[in-house]
Amino acid sequence: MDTKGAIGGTPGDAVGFRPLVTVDVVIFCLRDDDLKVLLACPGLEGRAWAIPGGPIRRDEDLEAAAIRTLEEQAGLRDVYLEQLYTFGQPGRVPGEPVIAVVYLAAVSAADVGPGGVAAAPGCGAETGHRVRWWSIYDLPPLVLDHADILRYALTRLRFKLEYTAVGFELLPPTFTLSELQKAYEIILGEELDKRNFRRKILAAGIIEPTGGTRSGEGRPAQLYRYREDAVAEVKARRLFP
Amino acid sequence: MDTKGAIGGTPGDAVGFRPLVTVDVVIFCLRDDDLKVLLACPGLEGRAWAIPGGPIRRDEDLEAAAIRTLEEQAGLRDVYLEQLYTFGQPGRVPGEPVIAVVYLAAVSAADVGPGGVAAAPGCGAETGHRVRWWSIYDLPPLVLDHADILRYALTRLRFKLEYTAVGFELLPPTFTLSELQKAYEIILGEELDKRNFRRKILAAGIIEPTGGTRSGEGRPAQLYRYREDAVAEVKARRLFP
DNA sequence: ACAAAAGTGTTGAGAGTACACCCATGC
DNA sequence: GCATGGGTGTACTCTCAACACTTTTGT
Repeated sequence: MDTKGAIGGTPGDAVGFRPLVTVDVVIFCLRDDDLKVLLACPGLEGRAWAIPGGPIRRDEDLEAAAIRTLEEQAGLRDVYLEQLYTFGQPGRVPGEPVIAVVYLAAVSAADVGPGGVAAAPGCGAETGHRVRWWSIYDLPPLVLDHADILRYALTRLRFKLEYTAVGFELLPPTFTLSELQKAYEIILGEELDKRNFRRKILAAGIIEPTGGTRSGEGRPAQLYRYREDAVAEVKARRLFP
Repeated sequence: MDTKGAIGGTPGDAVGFRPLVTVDVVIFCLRDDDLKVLLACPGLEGRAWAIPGGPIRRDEDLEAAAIRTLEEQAGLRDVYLEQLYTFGQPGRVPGEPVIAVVYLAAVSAADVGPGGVAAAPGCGAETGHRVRWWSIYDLPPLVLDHADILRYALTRLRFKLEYTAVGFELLPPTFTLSELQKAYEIILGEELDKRNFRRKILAAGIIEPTGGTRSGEGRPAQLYRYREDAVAEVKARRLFP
């Protein structure tokens, strides 16, 4: 028992085991009427895919490592990012223990090139990584415990969708109410009533009309934008009074 | 750029920086009509106090490390435990980077000895650690970024109190409705209406009368217990329909 | 009998939910 | 003119919040 002096993790006297720590980033995006995650194929372990990420570097913030992963492996920057969970079961990686600090990112399809991942220095083929968007509802075989991690990430995304404004991170800067509703339906996996949806979202005051319209097939739709100044988090319903 | 082969944190080829990783546990308890946290005085850095914890060991699950901390430093076992957040700013500890995986624990005053921490092997004076309960609303000087961590832990506890059953973890196995209401008031920091509270909590069906009563000053009160089989988490209020 | 805490109902307001038709445009 | 998606209102139910007095016990 060498807990002596170890309280609080002060550095001088604590000489603990030093594990490998990776930061992995689950990147969500709405494309083709589907919720997608970006996965990388490491070319190892058969044909299994993996959540993008890698070991942290010395003197690198965890969040900085996530931002670096987004840029290097996906060519993305300035995206919504939050810490999801830290996985550290000793058996999650065969061989030595690896601790994975997992982040959740949400990007708009507008920030991603039409072919898939945005063309950016260091992304895709340049570093020998193949990355590709997969439907969260139809995933390939995954490395290690990454299937569990994705399941948890989806649960969290759905949950936060209901009381925060994460949803807007997955949409382009301007959007129609139908597009917004569609996004919610895809993520939540259920249909919503059009009139109630519009009434409630307008009453919440978190979006405003841009004044523009978008023409498609049928009547042109009003465009809206997310109001950055709006209060993005709403009080949860109390189980108790 | 050595991201090659590092995706997903596979062990063989990834040779990253190995930081020191600690697991720290914020332990909440309701005592003396106040919400308390257990803090340890490392006897270093002047008179600053610290959240109990320490470096993880090889082949030790993160949660196992938290459970070990609870037992060794607080003499507690079988308590409510959840992962709170992982802190990894390089500057949070002077000297080398230390990553802190922080857990939140909630214990009933009944599980703690009347004097303070339960008498258990390895706790308290035996290991040279002084530990003591402090009011979360009136904290001593704290080591490193531990004040931030505690602030975040309180926010999370309050938030979860509203849509999960964490509250019961802070109460003894049986309790009166007045005690339950008092607990909520202390944690949320606001007064609640007695009739509305009782109606709602009984309607939720998550507690049941034990049949016993408790006599004090005035009319004896019905005792209730938490129903383990009850659905403990309730759907959050949707911002959107 | 009185102090002290336990227990108990009603009402008005606001939010949630279910539901069907007309409107503006492109072809 | 018709196909296509955009846009709108109402009635019912349920939940929430505000509010004060009676009951049971110990002293």
